Amino acid sequence: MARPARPVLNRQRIIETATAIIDAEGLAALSTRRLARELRVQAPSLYNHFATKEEILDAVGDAIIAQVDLSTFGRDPWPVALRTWAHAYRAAFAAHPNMVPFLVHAPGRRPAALRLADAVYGALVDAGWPPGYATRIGATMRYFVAGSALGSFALGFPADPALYDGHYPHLGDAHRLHEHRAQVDDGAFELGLDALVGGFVTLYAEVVAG
Amino acid sequence: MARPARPVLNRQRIIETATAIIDAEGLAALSTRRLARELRVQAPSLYNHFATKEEILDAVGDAIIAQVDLSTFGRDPWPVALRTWAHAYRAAFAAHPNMVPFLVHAPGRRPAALRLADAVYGALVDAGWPPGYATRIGATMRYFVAGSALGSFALGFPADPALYDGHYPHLGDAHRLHEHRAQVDDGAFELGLDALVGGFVTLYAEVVAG
DNA sequence: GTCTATACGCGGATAGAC
DNA sequence: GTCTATCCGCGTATAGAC
Repeated sequence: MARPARPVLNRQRIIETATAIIDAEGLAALSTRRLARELRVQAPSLYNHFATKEEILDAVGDAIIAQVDLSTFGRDPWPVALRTWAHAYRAAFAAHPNMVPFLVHAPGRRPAALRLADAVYGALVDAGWPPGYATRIGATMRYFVAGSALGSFALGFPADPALYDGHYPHLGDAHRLHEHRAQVDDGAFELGLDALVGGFVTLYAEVVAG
Repeated sequence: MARPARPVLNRQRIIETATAIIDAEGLAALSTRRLARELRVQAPSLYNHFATKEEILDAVGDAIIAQVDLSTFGRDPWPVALRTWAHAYRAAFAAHPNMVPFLVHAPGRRPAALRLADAVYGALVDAGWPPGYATRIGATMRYFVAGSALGSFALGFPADPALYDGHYPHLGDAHRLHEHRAQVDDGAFELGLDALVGGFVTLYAEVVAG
């Protein structure tokens, strides 16, 4: 079976399968052989659809960012839009935490990331923010969202109580963070988002309306 | 020369050299062979000092976090301490951006990270913050600092103006972000830090003093 | 405590048959 | 458009000499 009657591969299938492997086993686990095995195909066949492995990764990254809903920016006042978008942005990142370092690294070469930056920056400038502020607000938001999706804070603390005994006087209950993972991580995100947007609203009164 | 007159390797040298390779070429570039070559030694010699490569990485991570000055927490009011520490924390992360994903992943198993968590959490609780708030404030700060150190916002946008032509109406000047890298990234960090700490101060008035 | 030698698998990518 | 065959280097880790 050299050439099948109909193609068995296409970019969409390759992207979806690559994403699944990265999500389940990490970025380092994605190899052309591993990807091909999952697709019931031999590794060289992938090169009919992508020139290099790096192109596959770019396509995976673009598909993730393309899912972020940007429609709030034309519709809602900027503080509401910033909050709504932040939630959508975090959801997209957090669904693929192993891709976050890659996504952050070179967004400028992926169309979906540029559309996102254009929407955020444009909405802030249209609302009256000076360009320098609009840029830094966008950067601040990405820092916070990427950091929150990069890895759970709560899960960073082992559930074994013996690890904290004696040496860390205030961490007596740290082993219980595991149980409250969602409460801690989601709560911290909301807390930070409130503070950031609240701070920007105060600043807006001084810088733009003042 | 089987056994040298005096040991040529020690943990300290291995840690420093591994850190240099990771900083210069990325986490993936660190292999036992590459590390040994840099140390003018053969790869198996490393196993006299570390049992596995993972142990080397843990030691590198611990050394980075151990450099974060925590003395502000016994000394300054909590909002000042939070700001002072955030700068030190960011400096440590940003000096080794390629290590950030690793550092975030399992802090609980490295002593320096536990000392850091103990100091932050302890200072907030001692100041009167309820435990749940202290935890989430610590998590929020790590999100923001890790995100800001993970990758430059400004450098994510290619310096080639042609890339933005036509398709992105508000990104006409995005190619100039490169030139203003420090201004953008440092400015965004300060902007976010102001907003976060300011928000916590307001919240403190309601939750603790109110 | 460092060396040499070695085991054994995985990595990305290409050439050419069908 | 997928296959088989192949290149060639790198990966961690162990055994045993000195």
